[in-house]
Amino acid sequence: MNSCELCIQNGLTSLKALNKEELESISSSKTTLTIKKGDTLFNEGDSTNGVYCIKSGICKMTKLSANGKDQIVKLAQEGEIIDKRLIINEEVANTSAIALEDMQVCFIPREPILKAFSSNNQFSLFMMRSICTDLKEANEMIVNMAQKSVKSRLAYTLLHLQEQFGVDSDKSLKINLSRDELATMIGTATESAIRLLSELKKARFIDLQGKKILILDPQQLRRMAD
Amino acid sequence: MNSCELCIQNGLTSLKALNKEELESISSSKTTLTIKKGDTLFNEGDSTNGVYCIKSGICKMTKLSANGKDQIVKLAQEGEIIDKRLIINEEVANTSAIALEDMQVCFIPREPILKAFSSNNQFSLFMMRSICTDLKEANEMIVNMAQKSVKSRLAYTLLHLQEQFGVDSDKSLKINLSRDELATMIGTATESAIRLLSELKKARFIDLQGKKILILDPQQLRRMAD
DNA sequence: TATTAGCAATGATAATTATCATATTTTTTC
DNA sequence: GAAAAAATATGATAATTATCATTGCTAATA
Repeated sequence: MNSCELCIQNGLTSLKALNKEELESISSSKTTLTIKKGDTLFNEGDSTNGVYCIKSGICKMTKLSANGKDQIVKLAQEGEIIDKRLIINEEVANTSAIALEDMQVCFIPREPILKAFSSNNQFSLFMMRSICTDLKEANEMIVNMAQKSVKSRLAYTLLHLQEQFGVDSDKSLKINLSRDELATMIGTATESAIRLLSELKKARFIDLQGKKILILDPQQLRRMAD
Repeated sequence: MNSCELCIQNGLTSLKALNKEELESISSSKTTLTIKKGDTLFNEGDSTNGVYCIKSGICKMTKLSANGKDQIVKLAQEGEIIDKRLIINEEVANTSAIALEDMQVCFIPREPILKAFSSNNQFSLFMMRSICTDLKEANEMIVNMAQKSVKSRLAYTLLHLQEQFGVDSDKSLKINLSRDELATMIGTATESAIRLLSELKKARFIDLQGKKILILDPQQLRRMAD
């Protein structure tokens, strides 16, 4: 599969709207990159003349706070175009993107996408819809951050991670975040995150085996999340 | 001015991309409403077959948290289409919209907008750009909420309010929020917001005259916001 | 203008969360 | 596989923030 077929299968539904030529144009102008776990795809403030589309792997989108700490704003997975804003607003990147696993990503220059926008309205609409979904999720995150306690946010995040990325054969969360990264997601100190995880383990809501996190009692977690 | 000229002037730049017929189509299908201060334009969860565009006045966009508290997610002013998601995603409203001042708003049915999307690509692009700006702002808000103290958030918010809405002749903030609403914006208890405002007043960074808030030392506030 | 309701302010206290210190475990590197 | 480095864990304490209680102020209403 030389073209973008794989990504279309894996959720990048906006590409579905493209006809053969448009898809060919995008597919032929893209470059595929292999990124190692921990590597930076791009940094907040970088200016790019295109966007990245994830073929495989997961990356975290982080934003630097004025106090010097990072905040994970979103986790992106295969089939997603990250920082879609860069297609439309010719600005610098809003966030940094760092691989949480080994990844394959495609860099797609802005031009063929903009061209497809102007030739194919369905495609524009699909893309808009996708951005709107991002916005909706961001709004939810604002409410969570502003209104909920760290404990609630942790419970919410664990459930969310299980929902978004699923579990391994041993039922532990498929996605592998360090305690520090988890803390960076829920916006708290690493120690606080660790402490609360221990608490949840004591209460038998979750189990911890090294880095692995296992949700034992989703109902209780859901109650905590509210 | 019977048509949408006024809103185009006042910042709704996406409408600029429309030609005469498209604008006429939208303009003729819209209904103009007068809303009193405190009135609800729509509630989170309402399903509408169109969107509201603000002709005059300001409204708050709030989202209900699972714990029963409201969170102000955004303040919208003249020239803005609120909850733009509703044009594209045929879902229920993401937020509630409540007037902070007497308002005039236009209700625009989805159909003529979607039609304009398909006939005019520049319009789609402009709208996308606008949604992207919302997304960028939402991301910034996430970082603020997650990483900053209540004190920093208050300082940040005061500066932001001055920047977005300007000042009256007496140099006090033009926008009039109750202490409760301010607390709802920064995600804290009303008492905490009041206490911190008093603190800022003592430090001579701001002045309080009844409901009026006056920024005396923006530099210091900016330092606090970080 | 007296009355009442709602908002603003402040004190006292409790709960939450951050920070610093230090121990323990895991992972990496040579 | 031993040493070093990094990540995890936990205790002690301080800082922040929420909650409850009370008082004063403002403004709406009859």
